[in-house]
Amino acid sequence: MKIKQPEQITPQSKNFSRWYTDVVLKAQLADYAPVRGCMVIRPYGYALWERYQKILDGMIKKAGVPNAYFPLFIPWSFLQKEKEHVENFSPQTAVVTHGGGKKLKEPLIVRPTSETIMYYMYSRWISSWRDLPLKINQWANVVRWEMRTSLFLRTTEFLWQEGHTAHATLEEAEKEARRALRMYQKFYEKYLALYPILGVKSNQEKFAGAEKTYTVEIMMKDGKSLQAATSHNLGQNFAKSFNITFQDKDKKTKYVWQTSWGLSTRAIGGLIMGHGDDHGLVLPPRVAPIQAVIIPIWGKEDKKTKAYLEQVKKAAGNVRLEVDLRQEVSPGWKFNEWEVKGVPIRIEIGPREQQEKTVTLVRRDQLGEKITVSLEKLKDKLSSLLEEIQESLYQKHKDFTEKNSLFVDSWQEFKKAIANKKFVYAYWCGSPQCEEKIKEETKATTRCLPLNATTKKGKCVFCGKPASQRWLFARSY
RNA sequence: CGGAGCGUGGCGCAGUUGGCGAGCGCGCAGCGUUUGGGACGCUGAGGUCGCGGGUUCAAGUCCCGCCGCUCCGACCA
Repeated sequence: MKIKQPEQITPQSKNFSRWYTDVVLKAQLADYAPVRGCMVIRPYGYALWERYQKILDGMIKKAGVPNAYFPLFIPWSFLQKEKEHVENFSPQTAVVTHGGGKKLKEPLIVRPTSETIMYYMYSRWISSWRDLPLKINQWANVVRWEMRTSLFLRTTEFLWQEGHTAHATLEEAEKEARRALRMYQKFYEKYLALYPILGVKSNQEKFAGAEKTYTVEIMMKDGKSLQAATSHNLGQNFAKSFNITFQDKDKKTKYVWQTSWGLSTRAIGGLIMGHGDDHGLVLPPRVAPIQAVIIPIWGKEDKKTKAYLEQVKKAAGNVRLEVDLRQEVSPGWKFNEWEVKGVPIRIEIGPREQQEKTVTLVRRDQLGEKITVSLEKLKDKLSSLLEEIQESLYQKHKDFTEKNSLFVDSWQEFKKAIANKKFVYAYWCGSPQCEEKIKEETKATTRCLPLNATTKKGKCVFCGKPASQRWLFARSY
C-alpha cells in the first residue's frame, strides 16, 4: 500500500523548523495571533495542554502542593529586590504605565515569573517553624518580551505551572527540588514517551536568583536539546531579599530555604519535535486528546454502515474516541488529516468489515500495516495496542537519543560531533571562559552535568586543564 | 538589535522595460454525481494590491518613509 506524503508539510530533512511550523499550523494546535510573538492555542492544542495539566496537576497535588492564584501584575519595585533576578528579567518585561486613563505612580510589571509577588506574600504568612514547609503551585500565564519567538517554544505570553516552596532547612529544600525534578522525569517518561536527561545547570545557564538549577533536557529530532522543565534550589537568596523569616524551635530567627519549579507550554513543542514525522504529529496514547478515530467508508448502503458504526463504538470500550462522519471529504482525505493530527489509532469500517463483523486498525506510528480485528476482540486489542504504541514510542526516542550521544575527548572530535548534531559528553574544567569559547566556536552550550555523572580524572576538552566530570554539550532551543 | 527574504481574495503564487476590465491553483458557497490513500462536473461569492507620501497623462509595477511577518544570530522556559 502506498502512503502519500502530505504535500503541505515540509519534510524534516529539507527544513526542520519549517516542518515544525507546518505541523503546528496544519494539525491546528495553534495559530499566529495579531500580537507580536503571541499565539492562539486552538481547541486541539488546548485539549493537549489540558491532558498535560490533568496529569501533572494530579502529581503535584499528590506531593502535597495545593493550587492558588497570584496577581498578573507585579509592582515595579518588587522585581528590583533580588539582584540577579532583576538584571535578567528587567529587559524582557512588559510594563504597565497607565491605568484608568491615568499615569500610575509606580509602574506595574506583567509577571515574567512569580517569585517576587509570591514571596512578598510568603513573608507575611510565615513567622514560625510551624508555618513550614509552605508549598503552593499556580497555573498561570506569564509574559517575557523575547527577541525572537516561535510557536510553543518561545512565545511572548505562555502558559505554565510554577511551584514555590519554603522550608526550614537547606536539606529539605534540596529534597523538594529533587522531588520536583523526578516528577517531571516521570511525566516525560511515562506520559510523553520521551527520554529525559536530568542534570544540574552550569552557573552561566542557571536561573537568575537560584543557587542551583536542575534541568530536564530532551533531544529533538534535529539533534538539538530542549530544556523541557526546571527545578531550582533557590537557597536563601529570595528569603533575604523579601525578608522571609521564621522563628525556629531553637528560638532563633532564620531565613527560609526555597525552591521553585515549572513546566510550560513549551512541553508541547517538545512533544511535536520528539515524536513527529513527515506525516505530521505523532501523539503518545496517554496524552492524545483523541486515542482512536473511526473513519466510516460509506458504501452505497449508508444506513447499514451507520448501524454497524454504533456496534463498533460500543465494542471499542473506554478509549477516547472520535468518529469522523463528514460526507463531504473522501476517506483518503480523512486518513491524511488524522495522521497530521497524530491520532494513535485509526479504525476503518466499510462494507467489507461490516460483512465480516470486523474492523481494520492502522497505527499512526506504523503506517502501512493494517490489522484486522473482530468486534469481540476490539476492546482488548485497542487497549493493548495503545499500551504497545506508548511503550514503543518511548523506546524509539530513547534509542534515538542514545544513538546520537557520544563521549568525546578531543577538541577536533568535539567540533565534529556537534556539527553532526550529537549530544556530546565531554570533560569541562568549569571555567566560564571555556564555556563561552565553546559556544562561540560551535554554538553548543553546556546543557547540564548529568545526575549520574561519574567522577574521574580527565582533561577539559577545550583548554586541557584538569577536569573531573563529563558535561552534556549540545546545541539547544 | 544585526544579517537575509517576503507583504497582491482565506492559503499558495503569477503579474516582463509603468499602459485598457487585476489573473491562476487550492480552499469556500449552492446543486448533482461520488466515497478502501487527499474524487468530479456545473454554477457562484470573494481584492481600498501592507500603510502613508511622492514622481507621472497613467503606479501592483518607479522613488522616499513607516508597519508587519518568516528565517539566521545575540536574550531566554
